[in-house]
Amino acid sequence: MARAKISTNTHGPAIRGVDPWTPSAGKMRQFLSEEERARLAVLASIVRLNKGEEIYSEGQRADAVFNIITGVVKAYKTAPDGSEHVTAFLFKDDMFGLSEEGKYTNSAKALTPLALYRFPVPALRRRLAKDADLEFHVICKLLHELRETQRHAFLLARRRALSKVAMFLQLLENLQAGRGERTAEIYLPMNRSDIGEYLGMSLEAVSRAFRGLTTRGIIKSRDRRHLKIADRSTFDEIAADTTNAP
Amino acid sequence: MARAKISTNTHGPAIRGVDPWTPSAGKMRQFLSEEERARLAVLASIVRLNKGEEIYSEGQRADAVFNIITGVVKAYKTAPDGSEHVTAFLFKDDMFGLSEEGKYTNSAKALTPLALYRFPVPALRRRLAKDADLEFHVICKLLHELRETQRHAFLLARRRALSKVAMFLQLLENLQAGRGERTAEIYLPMNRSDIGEYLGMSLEAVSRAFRGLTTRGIIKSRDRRHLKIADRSTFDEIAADTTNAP
DNA sequence: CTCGAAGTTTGATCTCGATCAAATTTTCAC
DNA sequence: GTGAAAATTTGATCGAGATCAAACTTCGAG
Repeated sequence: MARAKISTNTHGPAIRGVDPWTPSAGKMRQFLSEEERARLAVLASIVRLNKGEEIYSEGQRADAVFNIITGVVKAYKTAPDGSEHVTAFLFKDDMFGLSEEGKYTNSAKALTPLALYRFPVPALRRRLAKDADLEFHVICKLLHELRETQRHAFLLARRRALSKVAMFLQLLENLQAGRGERTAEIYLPMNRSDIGEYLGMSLEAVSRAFRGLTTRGIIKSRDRRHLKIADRSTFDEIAADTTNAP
Repeated sequence: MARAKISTNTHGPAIRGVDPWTPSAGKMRQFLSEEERARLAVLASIVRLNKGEEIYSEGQRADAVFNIITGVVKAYKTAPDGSEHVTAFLFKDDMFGLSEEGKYTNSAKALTPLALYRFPVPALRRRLAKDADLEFHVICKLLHELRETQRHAFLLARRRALSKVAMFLQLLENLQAGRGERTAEIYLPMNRSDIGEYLGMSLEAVSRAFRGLTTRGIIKSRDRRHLKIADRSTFDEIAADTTNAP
């Protein structure tokens, strides 16, 4: 039986574990109930994609919404001059592809082999219209996604390269911790170029930032995609830094 | 009679004129119907504030959502080191203050004298729960806000100061045009410092960017708060630029 | 396993914008 | 209207990071 956790996430990472928008609600419902999931799962088909494959691209007719079963997705926009801006990295249980006006507002591509639920929009809409409870949850997820996107903007406003990268690593760490992945290591499914496009800096600068953090003993990397925080306090300090001068 | 257009906008500018999330809907409904507005207006009280007054601040219990009748609002976060990051400028008909977990996730302050509708959250929630139609509209507005916040992130990723400022002016222009304000002039209700905090650059750099655009004959300013685009094509070119080198 | 392509690191140079500082203009309270 | 405070402009210095270039490493197809 398909189990589709709903998390409407077009661009911001991590929609899991959203708290409903209400102080008065008794127990927080972190996810949809099993029953709610079941009601949605019947609408979905399952899609598999290879690493590097495009899921949809900007401007295309948005006829489906997706939910990640396994794998990592990159959401991005391409500028007229060909440069890419990564708007979000999306992980297990994230939902993406919700759009206004029936057009996707960004492109999405598989960073790893991928398994997805695919929800045709019309069916999903009909279901939501009939189900106020479900719809309310969607609102909560959207609010959460909004916060994530704001965090991204906040991150971009950081000035120093080290601070940007440290903050990005914090973000990944929280994401992985939040999903109860037990390793103390942070896993980077994306390459330096993607990170640079997400952080608004060159890939060389990303590389140098990693080296900077390493030589100062703040992080230890096992290989290019696995690292851990060695000096938490200076790490947090750097991530929180907003200055530009030494 | 109070007329509250719904536009749920916690941080991103401009929620007016949102297209419902559906390709199949016949006529796009740009706003709530009069009847829908009336249903909401009965829940609201009206608040007036002076320029510079704080509407709410980060972490406070979020017991109300606001909708701007007249005036301009700045939404911002304050870092531990005291620096401010402006997350959005909000205008007439924008709604803000929606939050998860019952806490405001940013502060909001009046940039001009302000008149607001104030909706107590519990009443609004009850109303939304009973009104799937209304709730669906809220989703659409949230989607739109998401796009705006993404645009902000995109803007922050720009490298050159001129490009950031030009893009910001485009944004304001679209906003004002979208609301059918007839002047060919762009109005800047915020000061250089606010702009800098929104664009992730120093206020001096903002000032120099304005001068740069002026001396090159790309914009003409009547005074510090009113300007128009004199050379549209180079203006657009600069706004779209993503490079950093000459 | 081998080879070529893609991704990453490292180096050198140079520019833009942050910062510090100070002059000037605008705003607002009285 | 006047003066103090706030906002803006302008100037000068300096460093972080973009860009160009090239070496090195990893990955994957065959």
